[in-house]
Amino acid sequence: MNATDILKLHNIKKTAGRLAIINALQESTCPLSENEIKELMLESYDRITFYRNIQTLTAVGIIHKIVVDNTLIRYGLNCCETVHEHSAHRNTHAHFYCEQCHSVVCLQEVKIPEFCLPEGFISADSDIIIKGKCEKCNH
Amino acid sequence: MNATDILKLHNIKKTAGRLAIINALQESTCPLSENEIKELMLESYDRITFYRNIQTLTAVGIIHKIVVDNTLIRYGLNCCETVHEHSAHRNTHAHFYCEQCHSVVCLQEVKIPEFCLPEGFISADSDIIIKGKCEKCNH
DNA sequence: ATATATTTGCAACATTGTTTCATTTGAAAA
DNA sequence: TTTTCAAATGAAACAATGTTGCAAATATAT
Repeated sequence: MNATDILKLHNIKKTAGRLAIINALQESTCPLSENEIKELMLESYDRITFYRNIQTLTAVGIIHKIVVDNTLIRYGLNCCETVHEHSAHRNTHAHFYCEQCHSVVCLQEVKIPEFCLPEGFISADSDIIIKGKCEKCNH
Repeated sequence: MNATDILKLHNIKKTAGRLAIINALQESTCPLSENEIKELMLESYDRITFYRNIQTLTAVGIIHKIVVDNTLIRYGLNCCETVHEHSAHRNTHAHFYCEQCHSVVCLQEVKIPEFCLPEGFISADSDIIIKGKCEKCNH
């Protein structure tokens, strides 16, 4: 699905900045950092607008933010098939962070389980970050 | 165990800043933010030294850092019994973040499972953050 | 008590994220 | 097509967060 249609589907305005972010993420097989997206956006990148668009795109469920560490953040495009799940703001899968090449991979196969919580606690969403060595780095 | 002994056990120097951080965390039942620790440290707080000590204390396994979001970080004291596990830098339990009162709770009972990863991926450590409403906020 | 490696605290800087507000623009209606 | 208006942009200014170099101070072992 192209960027224009994705925006239309979520009822938010089609703007240069948003299209550029979505296109950048579509060009990649894995989630990207702000700087990586910035490189791909070329002249259409503006830092303030970027933050605001990331906010909006996350809020409507077009992308998701992966916080590996406070100084290590990635943004990933949601699959169109899972749009409805995401618009309910629930993570569906775990993320993998490779400590060697610093890439982040969406592990679509590794689903978020229901955790058994102590009495009184109610879960709305969970983040799972698995750290280690990715397939490419395991020679 | 008191702060002095904890430092000695891990073979790092006993300094005012480190003792103050450990004491602050021992006064609390749950992990604290930098500002919360700062309040408890009083005049012995220095921002740069704080960051460096957090680094050191984390590296030797006295405390652990919980990154709920890039702008929402907590530091928790490790239990002495689990010191050996922690010095191997492996998380043992999941963390809960209450979206209402913004507190973080160590869910000692909720152990980190072994995730079934795709071919080629090797896990060294995992972070699990469960978000929702804590017992206190569920009236 | 002394020696020495570690730690501290300051200055200065770099990065990251937010708010306000005037201007521009997308998209719907006339 | 032109008009209209809420939404989005981008600049300035700020706030918070995190890092590095370096001289002075200090914890521990001898």
